[in-house]
Amino acid sequence: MLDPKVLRADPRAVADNLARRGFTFDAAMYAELEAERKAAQSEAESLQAQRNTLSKRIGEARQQGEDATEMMAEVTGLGEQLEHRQAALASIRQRLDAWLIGMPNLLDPEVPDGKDPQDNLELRRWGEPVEFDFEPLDHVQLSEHWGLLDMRQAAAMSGARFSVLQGELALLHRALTQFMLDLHTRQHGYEECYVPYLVNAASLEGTGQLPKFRADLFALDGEQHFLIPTAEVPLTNLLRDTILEASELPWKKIAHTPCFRAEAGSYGMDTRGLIRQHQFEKVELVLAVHPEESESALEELTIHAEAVLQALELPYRVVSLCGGDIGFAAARTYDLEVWLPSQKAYREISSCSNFRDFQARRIKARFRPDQEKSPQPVHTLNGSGLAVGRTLVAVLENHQSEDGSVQIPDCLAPWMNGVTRLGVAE
RNA sequence: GGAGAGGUGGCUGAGUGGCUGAAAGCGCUCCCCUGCUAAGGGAGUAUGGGCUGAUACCCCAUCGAGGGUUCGAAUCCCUCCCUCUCCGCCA
Repeated sequence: MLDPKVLRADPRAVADNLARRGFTFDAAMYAELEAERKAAQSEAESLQAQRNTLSKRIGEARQQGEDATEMMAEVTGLGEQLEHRQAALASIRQRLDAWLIGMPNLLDPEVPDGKDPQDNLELRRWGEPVEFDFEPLDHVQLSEHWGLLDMRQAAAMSGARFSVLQGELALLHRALTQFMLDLHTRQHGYEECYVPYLVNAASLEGTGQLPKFRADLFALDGEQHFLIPTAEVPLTNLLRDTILEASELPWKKIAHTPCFRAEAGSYGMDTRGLIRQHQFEKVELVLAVHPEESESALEELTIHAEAVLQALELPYRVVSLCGGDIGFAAARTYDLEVWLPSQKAYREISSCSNFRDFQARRIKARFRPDQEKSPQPVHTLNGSGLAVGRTLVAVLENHQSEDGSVQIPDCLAPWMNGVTRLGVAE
């Protein structure tokens, strides 16, 4: 949620900023509604003040055995006026709130201009895409050949965009997860959390998935609960209605969870293999930091995610998302894109964002700058560290050999139970 | 799922219609006293909003959430949520 004070102070600037996203904000209309709210609120509050004073005097008069009939008549009249004013105020408030909750975050000035992924700005590359002296297979060909991936049974029991991993492929999938968790907890200072996979609507509103992106979510029991689309939701909501001491910042959490996405609107997109599934695993990093620290925290967070790709020896690039491609709640986002030989393209494997105070305002996550000062919103950030399914795909495709086997990166050894190559005939 | 008990400030906990945004204690901050330590004395200590140059004053709201009764609700009534105890079921 945007800071209402910023909106009131300079609605024009807000409109200009949001236009870079392709979002239209009617500043004049907003200013008008805001003026109405102000008037209605002042009137309602002064009526309440009068009522409170009179009621108090009635009490005092009664206690001294005096007659209070006249004052009571007066206050009854006040009550009716008050009711009208309050009803008016409530309806204006409701309209303003609905408006505010549907507005995306302001873009950081550094965000490149543009309308789609074509316009994203490449910041750097790491590693060289492998030049195979044979035609590389894609991850489906590799793993189905070994009998370790069963898309057919997954489709039979659940439908499209589900998968069944077996044997050493499932082991590799688990090893990747463990590796990521240990790397980030031991070397990057994140605290591991186990969190609910079902959350309520308020939590999703807090992080920005609702109300606008309902179609991307799976709902249960009449929308009492939703399956989480990312661990960002439960992790960030740990800070709801919380005031942290300055000494508790930076606040760094990590969780490994399944993620569920309806993938509405992506029909025909990435239909093959494990790239785009309704259910996938992800290791998610979430931070809450001092507002002055959030820019540097985004750089650091991105480096933490990159560390996973580097350890796995996977070539990738970092792109800064343009105004038209960046998410609703983010002020700035870096995507990590891993090289996929089968597609001869870089594909998203992690997304690291600075939300500044946008989510913090929605969930009332604050910190106390120092004793005496009143609390103010923290800045939140999150990033995938990484999407496990896509990492599995990248490992298979980048580390394959001509015989269809795959070399397992050394860093996974502690979890691979002695397996160093996949797809080797026993 | 059934029965019962509860949800009050950073914490414990009083408070059954007005003088309670809230006693008392603990914690915390500042000051005084004190060779050190310990003990003692005093003051302060919620959040959001409005107003404002102001994180000063003043005003409004908030005692789980929402609604109702009343001139007036932490206190009475209704609905919902959550916690605890016992029973049932269960990994």
